[in-house]
Amino acid sequence: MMLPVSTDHPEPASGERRNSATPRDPAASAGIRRRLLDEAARVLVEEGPAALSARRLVKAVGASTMAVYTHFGSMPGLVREVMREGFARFRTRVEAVRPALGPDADPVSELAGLCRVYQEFARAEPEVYAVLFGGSPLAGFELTDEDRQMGARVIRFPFEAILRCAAAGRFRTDIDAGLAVRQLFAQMHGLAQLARAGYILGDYRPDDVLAGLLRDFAVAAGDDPDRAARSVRSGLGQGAGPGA
Amino acid sequence: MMLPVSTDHPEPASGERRNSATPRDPAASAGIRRRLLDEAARVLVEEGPAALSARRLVKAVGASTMAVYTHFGSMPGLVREVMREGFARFRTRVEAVRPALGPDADPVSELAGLCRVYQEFARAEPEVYAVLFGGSPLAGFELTDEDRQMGARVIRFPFEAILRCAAAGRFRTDIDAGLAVRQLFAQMHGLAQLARAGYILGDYRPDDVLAGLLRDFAVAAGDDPDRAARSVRSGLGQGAGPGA
DNA sequence: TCTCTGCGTATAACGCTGTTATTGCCTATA
DNA sequence: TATAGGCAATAACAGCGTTATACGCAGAGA
Repeated sequence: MMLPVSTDHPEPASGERRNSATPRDPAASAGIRRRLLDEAARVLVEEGPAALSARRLVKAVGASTMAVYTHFGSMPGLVREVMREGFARFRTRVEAVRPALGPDADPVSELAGLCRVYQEFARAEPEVYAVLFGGSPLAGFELTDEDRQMGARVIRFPFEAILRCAAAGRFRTDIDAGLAVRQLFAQMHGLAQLARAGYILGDYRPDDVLAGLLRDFAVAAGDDPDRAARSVRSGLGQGAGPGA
Repeated sequence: MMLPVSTDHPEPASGERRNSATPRDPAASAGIRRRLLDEAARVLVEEGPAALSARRLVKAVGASTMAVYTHFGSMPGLVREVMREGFARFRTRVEAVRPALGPDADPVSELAGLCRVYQEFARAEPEVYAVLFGGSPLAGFELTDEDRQMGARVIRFPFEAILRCAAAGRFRTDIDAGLAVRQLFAQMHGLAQLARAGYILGDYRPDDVLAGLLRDFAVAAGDDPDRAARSVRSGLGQGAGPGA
């Protein structure tokens, strides 16, 4: 007795169970990793963080719980991979702003464009954004210092845009770009989080607040108020500006 | 058979178990609610959100899991109570700013003082703050619209401070105070969250960014740069200002 | 004083979670 | 062909929130 050898399956009649057509298809096997990641991203966007569980993912892709641990070590490890891919998408958006505008574009407008894609990403992938920048843990995963430094490195783009604004005579030439870019980062993050949490109430839309923040940022940095407003409107994209 | 009547306790020798000195002491019984809340707040601040569980709380206060459900309905219900008390502490801080300064105080300084207590609260109770304003769920609890409106109502204080700034000739008289206060809200929230998440890196401290944000806010609102800097320094408290 | 009604509680269980030790298959190597 | 090793399925463990059940005790009514 007690022979675990033939752990008789309760229902091996399930057809394509294991020893049927492709018992260990290499493509399907290697695809488990990919399928788990895709399913995790799908569940995250469609049903929220609370629905993300190992058992649910492995059931969806037809694997056992071990798949999570052989491929990712743990659930936080899987989430980490999802976050890495999400961050790659974020960086892609940010990096595409300046090439789309051309090297001679209005730098204040470029700054506004960077902030626009920032807000767009936060809106498009709120769960990923919340984990990456909001510090909200997900299935036990929390950011490491390395993650944070990677995330903080994208402020290089608005940093350089600020320098270009100063060089173009729009901003004060003695501006502390390092401080200013951190102020801008805080503003963008705060707006994104508040909008996501439903805290932008009353007769004001997040885009109104965004336009106001950017205009005031440029004005405080030394730009002419009217010119700043025009550049911001242009950078935020046609029709995205507030009524005024 | 099957008499669940005398479900013999495994170890009734535990002394003050039930039928000993105070079997149903009304004070202790009514105190279970309070003790659960205090223990929850303690665990939250000392060990973080991940350590907050019903079983752990009831064990700490010597009750059974049912205590959570008779007193709070559910774990989210208990967390809700913790959050309500946390928000009361936040409001107390905010409301104390103007009385401490007097009705004739520099309104820009008062605005800075409000932002200071905001940041202080976020730093003092990061977990509570993250749930209240960051939208980060805790043990299944999430903010309701009613909670958000209650939270958003405290922006009344900076709103009125902005109006006073305009009345005192420091800010433009045609300033859109509703928009401006939302911009300020976003800035304060973003800074608090970024600082908490460890995203204020490099040679800049959160207080530097705070001072910069407030000064720029006042300048964009129409205040004189030097005067704004002085008021902000004063409002942030002695010694809290940046080096420059 | 006795009885009854009802609230609050303890127990035990259900289904869920992440995680892991064990076992065995299958593939790729010597 | 024989062998070594990675990958996966099973089943289990501890913990989670939640709940049905039964019971003890307190206060109200007779």
